[in-house]
Amino acid sequence: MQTISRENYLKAILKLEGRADIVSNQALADKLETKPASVTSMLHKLADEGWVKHEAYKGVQLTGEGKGIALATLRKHRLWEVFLVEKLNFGWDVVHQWAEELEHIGGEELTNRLDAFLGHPAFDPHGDPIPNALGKWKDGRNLVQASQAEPGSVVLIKGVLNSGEEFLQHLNTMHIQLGLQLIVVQRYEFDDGLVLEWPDGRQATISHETAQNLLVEMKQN
Amino acid sequence: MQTISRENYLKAILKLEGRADIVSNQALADKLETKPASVTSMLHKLADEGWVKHEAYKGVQLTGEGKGIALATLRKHRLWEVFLVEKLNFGWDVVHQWAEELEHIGGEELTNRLDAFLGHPAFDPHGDPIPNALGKWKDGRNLVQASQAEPGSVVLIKGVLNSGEEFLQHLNTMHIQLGLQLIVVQRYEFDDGLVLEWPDGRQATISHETAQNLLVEMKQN
DNA sequence: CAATAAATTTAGGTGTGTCTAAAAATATTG
DNA sequence: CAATATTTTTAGACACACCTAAATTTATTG
Repeated sequence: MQTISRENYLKAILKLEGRADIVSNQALADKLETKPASVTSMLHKLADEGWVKHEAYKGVQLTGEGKGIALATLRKHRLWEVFLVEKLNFGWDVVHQWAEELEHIGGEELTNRLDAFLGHPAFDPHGDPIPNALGKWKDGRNLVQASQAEPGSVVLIKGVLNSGEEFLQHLNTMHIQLGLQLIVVQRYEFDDGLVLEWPDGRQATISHETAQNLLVEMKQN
Repeated sequence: MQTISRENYLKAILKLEGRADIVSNQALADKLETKPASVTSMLHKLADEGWVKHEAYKGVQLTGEGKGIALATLRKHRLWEVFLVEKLNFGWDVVHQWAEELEHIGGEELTNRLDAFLGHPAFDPHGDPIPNALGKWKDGRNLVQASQAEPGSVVLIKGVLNSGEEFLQHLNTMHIQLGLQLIVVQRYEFDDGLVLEWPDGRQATISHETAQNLLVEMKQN
């Protein structure tokens, strides 16, 4: 039996709060790959700790303290991902699971030292912003899904909406990576797929779904 | 309830095998701070996995596979300790507990990358040798307990026999650290305490117990 | 070598996070 | 707005590592 940590519950609630105002047990169960009954049970414990507010049948919300723990965990996760990629030279596709374990180790002091060692990175290897020691981040970037880019525009790859191993490996085979500059050559009518041009002049097509999961900065039009 | 991992059991058996040929449940229970009944129960599971040979009432022994896992875990533990001290600038007195958690993360690939990143260190921050990827180490050093050093001899601090936080912090207050060169000035008759002289000429006394837990290389006599 | 002491194992129980199935509450829809 | 569908909760079990206490085996000693 794979047991899910309290911190992972809090992190999942944090992420779901970003999208919908109320977080349902169903959504949590799906995200954490567990059963609604288990979610209910754990929410009671989190509420007892004062980390969430939970009203029966009404959904769940992080308290200030709960959000703090969730953000600290997210920070640790993303810092460790930077470590694994920048220092140990792993690919962005393989670091998530290790970071999922590393994020539970040590407290603020360890995290802050790691942060300093890494040079206070602002983004993780998937382009996600890293909260600072106070749980804040400033994301000055104005990113859009690649699927929104008009033909003729030049874009910079800055993030992904899907950090799953499978998707990232697909990007690897396409030679798509963070920082890459691409030209959107054409959009297909029938399936919304995009034809892209690489700096070396090579062209290739990505599906609409792939484009939806790619976050880009518009460089020029 | 603090649960003890299988790897920690194997590591503990490995260390106890170094001292006595048979490893008793009692010794394991003491080292792991648990109860003999819990040890018996876990030994059955380890035996089922094929990691130890356990004959009821007769003690336990690592199998080849078990020893491999124990050595790999020890390797990871010590490499992470090097990381925490060398890269994150923590003191040798605080890194053990974190390494105790870090050692369970990732497999060979992660460990080997960490090893390479750290420059293939041969010893951890407490002077303990780090097994290589094959579980071997060569310790060309000929270390003795500082308590054995004769007055007049010059010694180099190379290790400790007690890596507990308390003892290491005691060494910190005495300004004793790995690599330090000391002169053994005098031994007290009545309690076997040692008077040492630091490079700056300062002298201080350490107890016999402290000297027993300090491993030194004899530099000259 | 029998009596006693010590170590080990077994028996039975606890706490925690999970599960399935049934009951209860809320949402949806004809 | 009543019937139906969906979501959530409760009830009851299971797995796991732990515990205490009792039974068993091994070791020590007079």
